[in-house]
Amino acid sequence: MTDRDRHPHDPAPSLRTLVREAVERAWVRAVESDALPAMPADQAPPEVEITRPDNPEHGDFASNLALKLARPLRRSPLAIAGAIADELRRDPAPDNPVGSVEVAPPGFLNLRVDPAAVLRAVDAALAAGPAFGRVPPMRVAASGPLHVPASGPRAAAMAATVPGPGTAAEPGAGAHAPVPATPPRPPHVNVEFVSANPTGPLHIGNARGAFVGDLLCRVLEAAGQRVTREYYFNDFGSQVRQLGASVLAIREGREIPEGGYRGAYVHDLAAELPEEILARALETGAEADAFVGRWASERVRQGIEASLAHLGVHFDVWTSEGSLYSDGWVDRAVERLQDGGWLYEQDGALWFRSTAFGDDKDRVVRRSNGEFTYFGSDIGYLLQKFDRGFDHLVYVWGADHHGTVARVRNAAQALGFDKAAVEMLLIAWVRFVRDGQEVSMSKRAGEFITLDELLEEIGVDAARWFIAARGHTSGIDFDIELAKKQSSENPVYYVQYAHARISSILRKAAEAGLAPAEAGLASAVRPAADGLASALGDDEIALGLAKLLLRLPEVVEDAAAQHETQGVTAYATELATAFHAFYRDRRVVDTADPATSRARLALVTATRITLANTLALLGISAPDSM
RNA sequence: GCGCCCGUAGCUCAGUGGAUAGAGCGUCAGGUUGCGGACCUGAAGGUCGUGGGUUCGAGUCCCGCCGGGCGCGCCA
Repeated sequence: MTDRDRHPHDPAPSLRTLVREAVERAWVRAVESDALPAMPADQAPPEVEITRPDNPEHGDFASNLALKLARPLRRSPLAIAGAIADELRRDPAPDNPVGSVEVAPPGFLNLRVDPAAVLRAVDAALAAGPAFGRVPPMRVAASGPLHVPASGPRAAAMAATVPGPGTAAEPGAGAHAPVPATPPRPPHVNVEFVSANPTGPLHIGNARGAFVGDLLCRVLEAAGQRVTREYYFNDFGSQVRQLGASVLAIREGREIPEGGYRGAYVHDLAAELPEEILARALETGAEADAFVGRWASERVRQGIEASLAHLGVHFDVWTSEGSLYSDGWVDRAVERLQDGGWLYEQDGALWFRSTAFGDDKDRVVRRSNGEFTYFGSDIGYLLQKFDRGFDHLVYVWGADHHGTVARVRNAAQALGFDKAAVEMLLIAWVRFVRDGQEVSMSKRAGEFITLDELLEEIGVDAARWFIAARGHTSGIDFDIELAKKQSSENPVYYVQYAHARISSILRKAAEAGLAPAEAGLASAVRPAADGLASALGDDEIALGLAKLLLRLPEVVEDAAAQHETQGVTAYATELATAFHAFYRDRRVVDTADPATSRARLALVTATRITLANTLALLGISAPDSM
């Protein structure tokens, strides 16, 4: 991508992306100028990786490209690195942020960012405000790692091996070819999560899935994707009938039947059941349980929606399993599988040939009694979702559902969709412990801690952080007493404190006449970029803070690519720490030196924007005082 | 038995095949007559469960073993 492809209002690419593009250009030019041999035609060129080295002596960015090229090019890594470094130093692109290049044994390229580029980027962050950190959609598929792009610098480096007429011979052909780095429209992703059946209130076991799903959505949105948040629920069948039977029994003063639901909420429902509904239910005779069940489950569903709203989780679409049948999706899906020859009958049941796609066994779609299985619903739902135009489906499931992953993805393939477009995120279990004893979360037995109760004990912000800071694959032991005790020392408050502290500084600055009063907070203090440079450009401490806040777009890219948010919480902590250190070492509000003060206020304002945007990515509040 | 996930500092957890394995909490020792002390500086603390293998390089990839969780229905 070159400068002219970018528009001022597009999400800005990360510094790392600009650096990678510069290294790719340098590699291409090194091949074109015969400083480096081209890739052997039978080998795929390696991805250009740009990393942030741990050791600051290694610069702001580093690349192992020369190490990876050593074998295929049959040259020493140091020689390759030297050739790329030479071209990098000659790069004429105006948006090249690389200020200096070093080659370090065994062959690393260590890159330093030009301070002027840092200040330009901070200025852009100030201008972007709440949009800072948003990045363009990734040029590689979100699923599947690193497919080889059909064109671009790497292809050019390969094409140079077979110099056909008018391809690589043309100077800069690779770097300046009109490569569509972003698809014509952003990918539209459906994320289905929570999806607990409305037979009882959400308990704290559901909280992890709710947070993980919502966090993923926020991250994908920041990475330029369109996201639909979807909740799938069952509004018919035996569970709902059992709920109705339980409510009815209580209302009529009978014993709750075997296998019924017993929580306090069931008694509440019985008390709230309107006379009119009760009367109509009894008129239906044998269907009374189901009738009451439908009423009760809708009532419960509304309660779930309210609980989720307290978590800051809102769904765009609620889909009932029943609608997949009444709208004909299951029938159409079955027909399509029939046509493809993926179904067969045996023992009176209808089976899907999942083994044809590597599954352990074939799976029943319709039972011999004529009823469809849950899997049957899944198949109809797949067709419905793809028909709605989604490019990618994500299912956030409990880890106990891992056995059903293969069959659903296989069914997608059999229906003619790309299996890679169907992805399951398996959320590991949360074990709830109180006084060393595991607390069971059984709705039927009525012993569980509800989500609403949990939030009274520890706030939403602390709970969100707790989940976001952990990988979704690792099991968590959640000790309720410990969590209450630790909520007051949750790192989330450390980050929020930094934000509140900056807000306070900006208020002070406004009082001192150094910043526009109301702006102090919302809009930015923006001295001209050269003003920033003269006041901050030679200050390593200020520059260090600036470079750190400019990492947010990279954090967003990584989180979206990996579907993980631990990097976001770690980054938030790191940025807060860096700010506290800056605050210790540099006086921000200083009427004796207004020029420096204004430049530092701009930097601190940019830090505040970055902290706020990072917290927003996590769905956590950014208070101005606390 | 077969399959999937997990095992990293006292605790809770990070760590896209790269350079000296990190953070928070806890512990210990320090720090403020200036913009918020819910802060800052430093220290101690690790055979990355274990044994092999792959390679220039392995906490990371492959195989075996040990320990923990989950799954293996014409249940949902």
